[in-house]
Amino acid sequence: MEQDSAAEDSVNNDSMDEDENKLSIKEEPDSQDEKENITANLSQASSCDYSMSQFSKTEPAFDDVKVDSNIKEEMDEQDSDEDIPLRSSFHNKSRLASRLSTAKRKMNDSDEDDDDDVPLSARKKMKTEKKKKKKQIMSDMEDEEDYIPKKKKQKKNVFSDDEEEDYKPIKKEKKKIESEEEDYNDLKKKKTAAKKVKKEPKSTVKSEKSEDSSPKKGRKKKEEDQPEVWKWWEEEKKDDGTKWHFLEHKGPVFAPPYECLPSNVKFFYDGEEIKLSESAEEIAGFYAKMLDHDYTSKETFNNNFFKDWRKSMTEKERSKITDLKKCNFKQMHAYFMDIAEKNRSRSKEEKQALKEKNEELMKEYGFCKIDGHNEKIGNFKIEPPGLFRGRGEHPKMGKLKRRLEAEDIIINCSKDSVYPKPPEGHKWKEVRHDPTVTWLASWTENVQNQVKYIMLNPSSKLKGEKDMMKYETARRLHSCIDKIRKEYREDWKSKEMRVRQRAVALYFIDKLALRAGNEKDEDQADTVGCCSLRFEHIELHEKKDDKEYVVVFDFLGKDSIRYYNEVPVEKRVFKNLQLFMENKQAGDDLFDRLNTAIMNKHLNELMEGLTAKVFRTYNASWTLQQQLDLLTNEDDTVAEKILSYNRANRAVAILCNHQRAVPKGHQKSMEKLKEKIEAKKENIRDAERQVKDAKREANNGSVKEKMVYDKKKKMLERLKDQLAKLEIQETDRDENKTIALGTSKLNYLDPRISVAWCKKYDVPIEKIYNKTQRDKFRWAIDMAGPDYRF
DNA sequence: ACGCCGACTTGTAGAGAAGAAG
DNA sequence: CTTCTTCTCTACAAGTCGGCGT
Repeated sequence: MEQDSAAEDSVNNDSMDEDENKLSIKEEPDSQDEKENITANLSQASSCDYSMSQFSKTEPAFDDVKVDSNIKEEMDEQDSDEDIPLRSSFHNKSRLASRLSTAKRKMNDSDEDDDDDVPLSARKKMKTEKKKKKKQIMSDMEDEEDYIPKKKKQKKNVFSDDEEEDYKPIKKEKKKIESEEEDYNDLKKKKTAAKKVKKEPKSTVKSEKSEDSSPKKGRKKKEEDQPEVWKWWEEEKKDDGTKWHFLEHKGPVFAPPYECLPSNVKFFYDGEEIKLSESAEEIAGFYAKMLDHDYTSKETFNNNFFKDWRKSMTEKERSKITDLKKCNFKQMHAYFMDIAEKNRSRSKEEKQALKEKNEELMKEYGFCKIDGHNEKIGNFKIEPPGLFRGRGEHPKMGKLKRRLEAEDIIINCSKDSVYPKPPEGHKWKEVRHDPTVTWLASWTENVQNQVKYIMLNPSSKLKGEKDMMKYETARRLHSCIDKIRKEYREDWKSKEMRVRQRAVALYFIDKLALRAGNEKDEDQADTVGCCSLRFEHIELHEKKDDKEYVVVFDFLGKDSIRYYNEVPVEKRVFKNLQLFMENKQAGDDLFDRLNTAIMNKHLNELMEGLTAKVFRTYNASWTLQQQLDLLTNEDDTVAEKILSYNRANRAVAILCNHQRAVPKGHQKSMEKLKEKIEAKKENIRDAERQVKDAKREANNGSVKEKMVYDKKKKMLERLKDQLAKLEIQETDRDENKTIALGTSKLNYLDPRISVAWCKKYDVPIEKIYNKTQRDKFRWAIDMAGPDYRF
């Protein structure tokens, strides 16, 4: 069959490029073998392993296809980046200029595919320019705007214990607190109980949906009793667009007011001591705290900070302080470090007191009432002011994140609830009653102008329900994935450029679990996903390390994390990519007829509720299940089973490219570990000698010596065990140094798979999920039996 | 049909707590 | 007990995606 398809190739080959350019592609189905090929690939693709290394075999070679020399240069340039750090800006430079050129060319060139739709990038360009202008104007205006100093707050000696006072002091409504005390104790007890009793009973004894929204005294301390959790997943679901009928909460907790520095902490400008005004001092403090962070060595960060800082200054300060380099924050920095140190070395009592205070705050503000149940809130504290820390090369890093007041906050709650009270002398921006959204409070953050929310904890019904639906959608995808895969394979041959691009992009999304890749503004870090891939992000190799048709991806994805992958692809994909890259240069969109809206619209037609990200969920969960089936051994010890689970988890994390920075001191701790292993080996050698000696003596008879011999032998075994453990630890840690398992566990793996696995193989669920995770996945824990299949 | 924005999910860093080792 | 390591949890940035207004 290989021969046949090769034959087909050779027939088409000479003219193929041109053919495809004109997109006058033969309609008739490809040869039988190709079909077989497809099915083979399909079955392999769906058969499980999506982890990087195991991509389907490629088809036979065909003649060289010329690659633009431009392209080659481009590629060579980027070849040298083996050592690019996790987060990097290496793609940034050419972007703007080239985008411009793209657009120009795109607009002038009414090129090959007149029959096709208009390239999106041309329009994109124009819009970008317009936007830029608008942004410029806006930021100009903003610059002129005077900074209005916030009103003074009472000053305190900052060295006092009050420093520790967390957020807004709680008004002592003694009675109330007491009346709830009991309840609270229950909660606390539960907490400790959960900690101590490692083997929680699996299914919690629920308080038969007792409709007491505010739990009363009657509730006695059964440890399993979880007042804030009920079996919502057994309730009938109503789907009328409303998310709740009754919602009541206490409102957000504000950041504590600013306290001035003690007078012995000084600030110098150009060698001269300057007493800063309060507002300027506060912001200087934000910077001083970060002095030993990498951020402060970045130009963008410094510029943005300095600009915003000057806005907060008085006229006099502003005229004096004109150069950040002449600022000396050393004393301030030392002061903050000192405080941090003191905080770290707090006594037990202090820590305890602090903890209690926090718990009280949590108790008061951390819960809300929603449709007859108490639910935990996710983030009930308003974000404190500070300097914006964008990831990667963010153009706005270092800008001041304003302090928020009640006047900035919109409250969402039931009309018939007790509204939260704004702090003394303040008013909410608005109180609304919108049951179609799930947030309790929101505000607009000033750096990026984005809305931020206060929402429920993942353990809540609202979140859990959504989470479950997500996995249900992914499972639905499972039932039609074969059809979809077949379809996009067909589409690689389509006459229409946009269909081909869509099909190839979908292939990447499916196979590599790439993100969709929305367009981004100019004032955000330059990162991409599948649909926004640009010319410079992939390289094509006919042959690489004895693999054929290799595509090398190298780009910065979400959070500016580098995605690097060498993927052998099918011939058709490869040829299509060559086609897409023709007449393009760095900065041009690879898929110029495609964006996420188009992709998702198409996907939705294939299956209701299907979007690009479902593929990530689907492939992650599917991989986990496959890997677990593959790796788990019935007779293994629990520890070994857990190792298998972690391996499966790791496979998923690799698929999803969940990386982390190498932990600080990884190198060092590795060395230490190695030393330890060496020492252990030495010990073992020593012990072996001793055993030998002992044996000799034991042979001479006496009982005592025999005992000594036995002892020594046991010792030796123990040592060997320890060594083995250390070595496992070593490899494990090294493999894990750049891989983050948490994200996939939390967001991509259907918890029911894990739960089922635990139940089937008798692994306690606590070994897999910690307390928070168990809370979040309670629905799955209660719901899935050992036979659950994704 | 497009571009903007609101709502919600996903993602990492880093602080602090807990656990292990010395 | 102290110190170093690992685990847990929070904070908040940065994605996805749908809907709405133009």
